[in-house]
Amino acid sequence: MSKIEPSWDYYRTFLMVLKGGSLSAAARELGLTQPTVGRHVDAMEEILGFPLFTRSPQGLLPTDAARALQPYAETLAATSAALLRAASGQQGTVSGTVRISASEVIGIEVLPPILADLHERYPDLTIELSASDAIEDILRQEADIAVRMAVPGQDALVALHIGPVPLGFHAHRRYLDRCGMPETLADLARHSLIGYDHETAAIRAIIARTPGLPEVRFALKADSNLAQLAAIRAGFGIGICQNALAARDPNILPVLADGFAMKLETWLVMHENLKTAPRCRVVFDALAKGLRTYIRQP
Amino acid sequence: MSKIEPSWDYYRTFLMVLKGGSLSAAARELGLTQPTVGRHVDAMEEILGFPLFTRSPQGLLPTDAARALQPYAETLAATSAALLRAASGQQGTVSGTVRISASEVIGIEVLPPILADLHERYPDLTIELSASDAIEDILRQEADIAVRMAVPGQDALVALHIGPVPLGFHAHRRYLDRCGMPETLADLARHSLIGYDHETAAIRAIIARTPGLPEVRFALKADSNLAQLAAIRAGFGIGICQNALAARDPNILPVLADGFAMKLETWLVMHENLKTAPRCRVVFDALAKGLRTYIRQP
DNA sequence: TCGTTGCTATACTTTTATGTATGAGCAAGA
DNA sequence: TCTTGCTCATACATAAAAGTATAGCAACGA
Repeated sequence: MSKIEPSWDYYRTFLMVLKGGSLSAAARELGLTQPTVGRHVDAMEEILGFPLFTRSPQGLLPTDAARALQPYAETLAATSAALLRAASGQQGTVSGTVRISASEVIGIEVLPPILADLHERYPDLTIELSASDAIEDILRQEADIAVRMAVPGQDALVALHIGPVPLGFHAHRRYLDRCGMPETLADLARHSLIGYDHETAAIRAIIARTPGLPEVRFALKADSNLAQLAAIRAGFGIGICQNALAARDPNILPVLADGFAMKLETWLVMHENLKTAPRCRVVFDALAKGLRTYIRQP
Repeated sequence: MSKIEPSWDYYRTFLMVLKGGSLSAAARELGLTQPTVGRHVDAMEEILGFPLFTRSPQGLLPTDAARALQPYAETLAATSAALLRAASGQQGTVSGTVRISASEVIGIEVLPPILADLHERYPDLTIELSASDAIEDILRQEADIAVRMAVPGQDALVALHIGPVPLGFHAHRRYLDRCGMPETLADLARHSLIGYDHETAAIRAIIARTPGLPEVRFALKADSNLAQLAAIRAGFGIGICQNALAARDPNILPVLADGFAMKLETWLVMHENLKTAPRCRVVFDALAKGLRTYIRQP
């Protein structure tokens, strides 16, 4: 009966072995050596009383038990990262690291100038930008601040409604010169359409809200909204993108602007614990101002 | 510029120093020695770059920065405890530890027979019962399963509605023989009343829902519902308690049962991650069955 | 088939962390 | 005033963890 609690460092090592797939990979990642990592795993198995991995010359295969423990280890890693970010901003001045989570399109097309301006005003601020459509959990503080396109749950969160981001069909002038401008939704069926590869919950919601959308076959399927935007810009065909992004390029023209309109409600979300942290307040305010300016433009 | 991440063990030590108030107390708690704990704190301060405590011969006083980091350390501690509980149930059979959070009254008056029966059926199961009116966060997995008297938020939780627990005024026969049985709500003003010390959100909600409640002065104030119950049983006066608890003692009689009725909606809550864990399923089902039986009795 | 490259496991050495013992400072109580 | 009990800090010895080097095994490609 081993009643000794394992070293918390074992959890970190355990997680890296899970993610790296081998003792050696985890050792490289952690700045340790392979025997040390192996010893950590051995010790953890000894204390828990069951094996975590099946060893092989190709690496370590996690057992079901190890997989069951992975989410806990992930939470530990996220929390200690959040602790370090919080510590980075404890110097009184606006300094330290703030991690922002946003969608690919927002993170790459919209945020950079806002962040550049912000960094000019606060040079001691380090920004971690996670531009990914995989949502990071604000409650678990995987990120400090998130730009969300859905109404956030109201648990221990500071949520600010930014407003609607208007979307619409767009195409490059070159494409429209070649293939003509559709007049009705039904016309779309005769065009090169750029769309999604897999139906997500967000997409199903859009389809449900939009009557008269014809049964279409996409000529280009991409789950990445960024790739869809790039395809529109390259003149591949007609696709949906944010109006404000399209308007930046005079050669990108709206298509069926009257017959089809959509908007994405945008929220800025922050963990309640952080609302007194100067580094987060500053970023939150800058994002709110920048995003509001962005959605107001034609 | 120290880019080394601190040992996660430092966070555990840091938290114990915060809670214990001294290096020595933390050392005792952790099974380490005072110099070791001091070295951990020194190392952490060195890496973070700012002091966490001001030393004195009476102990260590946390700085504001240390206090800002405390919630993160608490989360780490709660998560690693949850990890260990999860690990304790990975042996295939129903075994390991399950932590239950419930109010004082439920935890002490209602749960024990349910848990005794459960433990008879599953002797390898260890139950941690946190009988406290301070709610433990299920999302953060401070507890595995909770009995809640409020509608739970719906984020990543398994919530089962148990039903209403009826409440009412009660008093001991001895008291009523001496002071008479009140006939109306207004009569209560002339009696020895047992009530709360501080207004909580739950109490304010009850007051708002109950018109005609006279302005009363309590003869005994106790925030602990358990203490109120004990006072009722001791014949101190008239107080509110769960009808089913009062009915256990033939000498405890309902007062104004017609004029005043209240119920507490009861829920059983579990983290979604745990719904496949056998040890938690078993406890969850047993609690659901036992609590439903409890609220159905006269 | 043979060499290369990845992996783990083990023996050995060195470094690092921990424990032990002790001194000094402060506060409360006889 | 002088204990007693608590604290933290320091010096030193020891135990524990890390790194180093190497051997063995499986897979891949020439």
